[in-house]
Amino acid sequence: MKNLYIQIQIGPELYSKDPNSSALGQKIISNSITLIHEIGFEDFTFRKLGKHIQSNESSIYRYFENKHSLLVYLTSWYWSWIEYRLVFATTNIASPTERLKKSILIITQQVKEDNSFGYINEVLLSEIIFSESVKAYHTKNVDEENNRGCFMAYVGVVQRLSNIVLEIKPSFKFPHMLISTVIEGAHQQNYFGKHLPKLTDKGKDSEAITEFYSEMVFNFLKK
Amino acid sequence: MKNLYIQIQIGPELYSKDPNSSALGQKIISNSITLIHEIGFEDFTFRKLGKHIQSNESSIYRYFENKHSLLVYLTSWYWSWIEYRLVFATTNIASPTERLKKSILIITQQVKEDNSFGYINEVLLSEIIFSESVKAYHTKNVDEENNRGCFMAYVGVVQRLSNIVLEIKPSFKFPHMLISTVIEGAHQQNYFGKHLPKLTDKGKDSEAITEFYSEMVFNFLKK
Amino acid sequence: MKNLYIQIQIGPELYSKDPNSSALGQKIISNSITLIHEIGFEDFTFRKLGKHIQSNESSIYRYFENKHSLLVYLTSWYWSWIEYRLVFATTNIASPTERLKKSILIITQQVKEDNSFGYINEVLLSEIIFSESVKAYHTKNVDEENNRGCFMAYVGVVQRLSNIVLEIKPSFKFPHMLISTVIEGAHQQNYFGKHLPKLTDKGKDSEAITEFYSEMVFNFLKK
Amino acid sequence: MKNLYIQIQIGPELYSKDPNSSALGQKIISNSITLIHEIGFEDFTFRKLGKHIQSNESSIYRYFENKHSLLVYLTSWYWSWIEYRLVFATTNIASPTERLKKSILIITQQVKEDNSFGYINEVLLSEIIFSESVKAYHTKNVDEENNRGCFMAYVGVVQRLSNIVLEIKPSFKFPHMLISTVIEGAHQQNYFGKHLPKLTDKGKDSEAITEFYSEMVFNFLKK
DNA sequence: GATGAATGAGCGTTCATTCAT
DNA sequence: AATGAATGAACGCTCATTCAT
Repeated sequence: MKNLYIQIQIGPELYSKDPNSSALGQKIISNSITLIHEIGFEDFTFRKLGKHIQSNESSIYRYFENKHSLLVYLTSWYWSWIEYRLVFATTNIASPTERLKKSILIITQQVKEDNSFGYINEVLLSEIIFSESVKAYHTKNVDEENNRGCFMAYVGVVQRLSNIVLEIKPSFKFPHMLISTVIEGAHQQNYFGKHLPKLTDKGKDSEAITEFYSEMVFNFLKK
Repeated sequence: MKNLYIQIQIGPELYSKDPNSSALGQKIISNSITLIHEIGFEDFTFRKLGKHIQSNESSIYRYFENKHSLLVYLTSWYWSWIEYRLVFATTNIASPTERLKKSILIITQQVKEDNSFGYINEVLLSEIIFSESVKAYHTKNVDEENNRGCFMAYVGVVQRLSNIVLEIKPSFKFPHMLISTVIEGAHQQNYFGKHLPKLTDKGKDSEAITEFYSEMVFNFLKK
Repeated sequence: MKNLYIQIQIGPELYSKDPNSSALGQKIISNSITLIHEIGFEDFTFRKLGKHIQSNESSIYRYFENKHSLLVYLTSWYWSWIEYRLVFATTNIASPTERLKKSILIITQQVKEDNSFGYINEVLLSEIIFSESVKAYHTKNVDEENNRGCFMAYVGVVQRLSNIVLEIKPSFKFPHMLISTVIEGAHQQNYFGKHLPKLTDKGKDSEAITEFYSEMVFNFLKK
Repeated sequence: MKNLYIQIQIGPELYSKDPNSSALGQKIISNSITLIHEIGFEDFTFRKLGKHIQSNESSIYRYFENKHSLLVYLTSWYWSWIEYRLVFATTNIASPTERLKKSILIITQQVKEDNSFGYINEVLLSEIIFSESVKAYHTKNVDEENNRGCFMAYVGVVQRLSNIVLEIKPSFKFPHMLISTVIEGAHQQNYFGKHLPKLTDKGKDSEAITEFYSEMVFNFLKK
């Protein structure tokens, strides 16, 4: 995937000034990932990020209105990147079952290697998404942000996989529910595995999670 | 269920001073529910709660260390209450399948009537749990709180239903994963139905959610 | 006037917590007067006042919402105090002309001695009023504050003197205009005398100002 | 008055770079008027003005040191323009009384039609002057600005009318006081009429204001 | 035990300004 | 000459918390 000179495109509804358009902007993104990963989103502030990148917090405000917008940006980047990987992994494969299987693997597993899409550490980002992304849309102004299109990347992934589901079983009534249950479920089972093991099975073995959700999906769609 | 004089028991790891032990404590609980429901957990503060109940915020600190502990208390109360309802709904039913079916109904549906367990409005509490409870354990100190037993009520419910699952299919490898996926999934699908409809199916019809998860579970366990 | 144990009453629309009710509150008032006098209202901030009184600015917010409310409080105190002096100076005087004459003296002259109404330095306060009070009601939310009764003390003084005017000449059409012109005019002529001498006559001689406005009023009302 | 190709001359003490010398400068002036009128001088900032004219705030700093200088510039423009109108309205009139009468009308009434002196909306400007100009010289550095000649236009108008006053009554001791009282009084009575009606008479009727100050002046000068 | 008063620390934000282009 | 990017400093404000009563 390296050296492909492909860039994840992020729409202007997700920032005040495109962080991709300047060195400072890129620094903000890459360091926000390491900092959120380190101290958690609750304790993360623009002031701390400013110190971290040796820059004044006021500069960060040029790029993002507040830390929440930044989180939404990161999740959006993540889903655009996932979509790209899904496309890549499923082209030229005729069987929808096969395509769905490969897709489930991608959405249920945390990223293990950093292919370093430019300045973004995908491993850390993926960990943030798995444990913090839920906060990106559990807020009082979800509706307004949703209307502005802030969650389109996520919706796009769900839609893409729902379409494969319908290829396999056109009569299925709950394709979106199925896919979003898998995605959110996988995130949480991973988190439970690390922090609340009694809510899941077999500890940290993340392949079990993929196995579980794969079976779940195909049990549903079979026959 | 009214007039049964049953009380939900909450362990001392969940408060500094038992809110159930005084009029002020009960006021704190019942008003925190209405206030969190109204303005959301992010904007909720002890200062606002203090004003709301005409009391000084410092008094609230006697009962809870911070607003997060209060949220954990509320979720714990909720799960203890759910456990109580599960017991009630499944006693004297021989068939584990039947018991699981009834249980799934209870854990996937939001509460519609307030049976007014004393001073707690269960309808509002259930809405808070469905949309905010995720924040109770997505924090940097989950581990410490988990060790202190703060999430035992939730774990207890998951365990109880896992046991029923194993009654039905003793060889099943992922009973906890299955149950916690259903619970968390149902919470989120409800939330998506209200705020991010493209991530779910058929809008606000919450019976569809129960139907979906019921089918999901029994597809898994059949044969 | 000393030792009379009279207290200027200020209504609750003018503060969040009554500054008169605590030592800190009184410190806030007395030091805000010296500080505003020293550095001007524009440069005056709660942070600076906090440092000045060796206290945290957050404590000041308990008493006043913002620095503007504090200025409004000070003007209100001033006008209540002026009213008190007017009553004192005019009781038992039969002739309305005489009463008006004495009143004009009070409203056109800056205070020269501090009779020290408790913790308030009237000399400095009077200087603040003469040069800064105009900012108390030249704001975007005058209307709302006026509806809340924030300017009642000032209005009361104008009304009281207007009544004397009407005693002298019942047919006079512009009593309020006349009085408020005298008050505001005297404030500004004093200010001009110090800072923009070409807009006034004879420099700093403040008796000239009283003489001018006295003549102006009685020219108007005569015959 | 249109098409007369007369230009108000503003001295270099009032700007860093002459706003009249470039398109951007003119845009700054004309838009600052509409913006101050809209949001008030307190909330007005160069950043907002920059956005308003689609230009960077740093460009505005080329023309004016700060927002205060800009306000002083506007007031100066206003008074130069008033002087021009006074000259125009009083030439070829022999009677000083007649000249004073016409002058009082000009200085006490708000402008109602925009004769559009180039890019300046005189109606809005006049409203700004009536309600905000007081802030132009109630600052800690009046003296320095006054020495630099920033208020010469205003002083010129007061002087011109004082001269007429002395033509009528050479022995009069307070000509400047009289004129500046009329000007400032008329500004404030207009403001009171809109926002603090209890400090004036008969509401919004601005002719009453002219009538009042006319009478006031001639009562003073008669005999 | 409950309260009120006071505080320190820090957050989000904005402003005026500088620097490089 | 005009602009855009970035900055430092401060502001207004609120939060969680402590202390004294």
